[in-house]
Amino acid sequence: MPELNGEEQQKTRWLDQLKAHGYRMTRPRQAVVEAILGDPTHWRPEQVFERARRTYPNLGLVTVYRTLELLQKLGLIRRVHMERGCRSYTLASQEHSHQLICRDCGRVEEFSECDLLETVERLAKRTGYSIEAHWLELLGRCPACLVAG
Amino acid sequence: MPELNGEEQQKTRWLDQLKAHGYRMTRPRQAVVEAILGDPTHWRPEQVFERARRTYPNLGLVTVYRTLELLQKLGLIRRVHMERGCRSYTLASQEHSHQLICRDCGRVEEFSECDLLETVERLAKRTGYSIEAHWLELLGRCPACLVAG
DNA sequence: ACTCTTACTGATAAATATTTTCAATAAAGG
DNA sequence: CCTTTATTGAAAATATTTATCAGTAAGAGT
Ligand SMILES: [Mn+2]
Ligand SMILES: [Mn+2]
Ligand SMILES: [Zn+2]
Ligand SMILES: [Zn+2]
Repeated sequence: MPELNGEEQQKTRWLDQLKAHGYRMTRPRQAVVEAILGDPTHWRPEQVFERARRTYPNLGLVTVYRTLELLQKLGLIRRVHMERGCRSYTLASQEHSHQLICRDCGRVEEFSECDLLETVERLAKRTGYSIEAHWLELLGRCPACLVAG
Repeated sequence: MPELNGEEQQKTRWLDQLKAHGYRMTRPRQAVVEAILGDPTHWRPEQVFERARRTYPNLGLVTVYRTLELLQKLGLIRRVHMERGCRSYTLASQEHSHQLICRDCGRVEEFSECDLLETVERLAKRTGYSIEAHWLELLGRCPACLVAG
């Protein structure tokens, strides 16, 4: 049997997710998904729009916004906040995970470790807060950008 | 000698900082500073504008944006990103610190502990990234909001 | 296939949010 | 005071995000 490449597999998985949640599989949504799948960086709605329009020229920008928000609600992508530009999204394969982002090229590495439990508990005790969530992003340079100078 | 309360002290310190960096001490800037000092929450430019205008009605919104950015560059305040609204600022007394934010009332607790060094080093080794900075926010409910329900 | 329902779409407008420009003003130093 | 020039606010220009709405097409049922 012919083996699907990772990207195709992932696409199928995403479309299944949509179906599983009662959403319809439409051309515009497919175009958005295709535009972002397999891209190890993060993208702003405008960029997604540009790329997705190449496969589906009639696409509207609003639909990009809506689709990105939808995919995020399904947990397939996650929003990241950058120094410049707070609405970027990136692939999110893990349930709980964080991002290590290259400031030069935007490349994102996902990771799930975060030794915050101790800190969180200590803080909760000290402040009386109930701590419900944490946001963590690491910023730096990827290997490729490091050698590039 | 009469003791200054914390807020007055802090105001003096801020104005000194401005002077020390060659910036002028102007009425509009003072108004902005007064509007945010002593407030343990976080504020959006528009809110600062509203409050500062009460002591200096002629204030322009642009100046609020500019002043907040300036204070941030001086390290006196820090930007925080919320689920809704990515441009909020909060007091920052420590050089390196993070925020624990109440989702209900916006109250912010500053803290400087973060046991991320291990994780960071491990990740750097694994990914080849040079990790230069991290961004961390804890979200939850403050004691007051917890009892309020 | 064909029909029906309605989720989904894109165009448009509206609402927000941010940045740029620029002539007038006032802070700070002499 | 006087001079210099950093700073200001109004206004315009951009940029970003959300709300409306009539038309369209996905998917379920036949
Ligand atoms: Mn975590
Ligand atoms: Mn943000
Ligand atoms: Zn890179
Ligand atoms: Zn609270």
